Amino acid sequence: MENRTQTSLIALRRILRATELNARTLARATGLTTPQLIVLEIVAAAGRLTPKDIAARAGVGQATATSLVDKLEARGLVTRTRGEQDRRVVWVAPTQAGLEMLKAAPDPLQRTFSQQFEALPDWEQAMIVAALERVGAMLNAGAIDASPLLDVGAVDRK
Amino acid sequence: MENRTQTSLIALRRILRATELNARTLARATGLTTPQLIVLEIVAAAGRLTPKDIAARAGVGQATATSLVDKLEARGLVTRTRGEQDRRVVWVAPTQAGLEMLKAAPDPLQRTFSQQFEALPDWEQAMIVAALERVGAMLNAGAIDASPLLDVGAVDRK
DNA sequence: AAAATTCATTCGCTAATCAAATCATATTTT
DNA sequence: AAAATATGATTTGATTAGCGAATGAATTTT
Repeated sequence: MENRTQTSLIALRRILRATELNARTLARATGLTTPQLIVLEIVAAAGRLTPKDIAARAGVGQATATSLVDKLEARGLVTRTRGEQDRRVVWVAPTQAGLEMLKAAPDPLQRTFSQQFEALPDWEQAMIVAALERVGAMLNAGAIDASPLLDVGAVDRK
Repeated sequence: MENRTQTSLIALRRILRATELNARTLARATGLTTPQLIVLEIVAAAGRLTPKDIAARAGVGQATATSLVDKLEARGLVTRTRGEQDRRVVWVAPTQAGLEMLKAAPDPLQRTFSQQFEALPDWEQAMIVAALERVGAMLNAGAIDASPLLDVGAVDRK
């Protein structure tokens, strides 16, 4: 593998690791677990969402989404309401308390990043945006082709 | 928040998400879970390690490390050996089977990324490396980061 | 109207994770 | 040397996450 590829991968892992650590810290600060916090953020960002959409956006199964919403509802951070026209759907929406919790626990990673990013010269901002998008596209491309292959060639399934 | 900041954050999240999906796929392919795979990689990279060090590098508690090692040992992927001079410590080392599993399950994310990255024109490679390193530095600015996983081909969890 | 579909939830199960307690071995103090 | 302290691994007990399959309710298609 080429040297620069290696360097990119290391940089990428450092980014991932920083994000991960941040998520844990943040979760601890709010008293929620990371997945719960993610769901709360997703719901707050969207205004209201169905469990199905929450599952899709959070990348978990529907059953898991339901149980996470359970926890949040029990803590009074979100509400459930049956759909009006389609009564199969359930609308999950943040409560005032839920919104305040998100405000009270501003994501430190995001804050640090934003501050520093906005202080960069214009050309560097542009470069970073372009590079991040490029990398994201590259990774997503791989995820799509790779998965079907891997399911077949399982190595040591029990 | 500025528009470009927002765009960067979205791109970042997309990268994160791709990585998460990749971890799950990989875990499925090997029959191991992501944390188990991480531990195996850490151990293989170090040659041999104590549970305490595994815990530190994987960023989990000692108890968790023990239970993960249990799983790997049960599958014959690592061995436990009591320390010679200090019999309190336990050395965890990969077996041949463990090493082979790592070889047989190359990280698809890494592979795809590498392939695509190496196909890029020189200037773009340079740009991406610079941008990723910049972002990593920015994110790590706040937290003191031990980043123990970096040298390993870790998959990263969510 | 019957069949198929769609959504949410429940159920049974496995894994991850932590904190506290426990056990064995070293090291330090008295 | 004996007692106290420290260290490392493990066990125990509990919670949370997560999945797939089954269930139930409501809607759409045939």
